[in-house]
Amino acid sequence: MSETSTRQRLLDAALNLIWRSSYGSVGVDEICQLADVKKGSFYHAFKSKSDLAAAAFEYYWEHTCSRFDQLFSPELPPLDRLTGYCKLIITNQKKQYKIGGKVLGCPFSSVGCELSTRDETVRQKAHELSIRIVKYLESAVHDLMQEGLIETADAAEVAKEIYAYSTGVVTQAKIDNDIKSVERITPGIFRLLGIKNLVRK
Amino acid sequence: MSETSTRQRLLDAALNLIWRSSYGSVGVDEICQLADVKKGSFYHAFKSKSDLAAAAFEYYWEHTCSRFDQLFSPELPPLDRLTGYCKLIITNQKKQYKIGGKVLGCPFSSVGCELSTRDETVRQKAHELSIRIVKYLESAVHDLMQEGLIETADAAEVAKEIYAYSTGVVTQAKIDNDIKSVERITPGIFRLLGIKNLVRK
DNA sequence: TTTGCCTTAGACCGACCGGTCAACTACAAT
DNA sequence: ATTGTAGTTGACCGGTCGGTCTAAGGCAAA
Repeated sequence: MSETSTRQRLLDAALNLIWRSSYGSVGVDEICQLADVKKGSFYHAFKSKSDLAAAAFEYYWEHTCSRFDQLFSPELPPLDRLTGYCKLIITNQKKQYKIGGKVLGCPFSSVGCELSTRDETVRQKAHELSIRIVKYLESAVHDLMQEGLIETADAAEVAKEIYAYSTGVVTQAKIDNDIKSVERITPGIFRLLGIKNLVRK
Repeated sequence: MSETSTRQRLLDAALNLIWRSSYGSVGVDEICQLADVKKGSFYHAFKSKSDLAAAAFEYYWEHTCSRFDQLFSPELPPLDRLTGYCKLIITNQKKQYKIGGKVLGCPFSSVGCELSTRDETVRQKAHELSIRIVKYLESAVHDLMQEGLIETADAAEVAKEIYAYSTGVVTQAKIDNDIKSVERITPGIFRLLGIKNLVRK
């Protein structure tokens, strides 16, 4: 078995296990077992558990960013980009809910929140990824303003607000373990943007 | 030393330690040491670590709810109640930041998020507390609508959106470790409510 | 003073933690 | 054939984990 496959299986296992519970409650042994990798190989591939966590963030982002590129294509009407963003989050959460019966929330903000006061490497990575996501949102917000569909304001600021709201909704849905409440993400973003037509298809 | 004082010191210690790092990274021994309580006494006062965490939630709320009662007094103009709510969060975060140089975020949503897929007792408690907070917000939103200061809508829904946004902002500030960004809470809530005058004193 | 009960002390438990290490295998270059 | 190197293995480490247990302390009622 090649090294890259070992790494990848570890990343996959770590991502799944940690997303489903938490960083603190998942041990290296457990990750190794799921990945079918022996402990020695783990520490050949990663220098520490938190190193793995940071790498898993990046790994998950690589999975996601191609969808973001499609979703936020400048070809699309900016409002569709935002509703597509909401839809992605909602279907993603629903998918995980169907598998395990639990709302898992956002892996970045969940683990980022758990570790950001303890592990600077992971915090930095979570911070970096949030910036990337906000960039996508910002372009859509900017175009909405340029097209006169929403009131002009600081697009970067509004994008950060949308992102904070999104993660807030998803985190709250996790705490409530209520999958329906994830859908609150769409009308809330509309309200933030000052768009009246909430029942838009 | 009486039992109640033992309990209280344990709650205080647990709250501080867990808020400053995370549930998973704080051990029972560490909590006992800070509280100056021996392990046997710990397990006399609480039946488990997660039992303590749930109790610490309630303990923190008891600390906070009296301020909420003042803040959300029906005597006050509803908009002042909301700005007071924002101010409370901001000063609270700033205070903790000055002490430890780190943005600590909301203890309820941080720990709630960390444990909600692992510990049903804690999840339930975090859920319950979020409902209480939303109730306060809802009354202010309701009154804002009644006074015609904002557009009429489902007050309960808007209150949940405000709460989700608040926790999202604070969590993101924790991940960014950027105390300034906590202040985003106020303009964001104004935007959610559709209130134009963002530079209001 | 004796009794009985709530509280505290701290030694102790086995399990598990993250991490290390020396031995080994597979394979490519010489 | 020999050497070098990358990858793998699993036994092993000291420390810490959450939690238990028994003995003793503190104190009120009798």
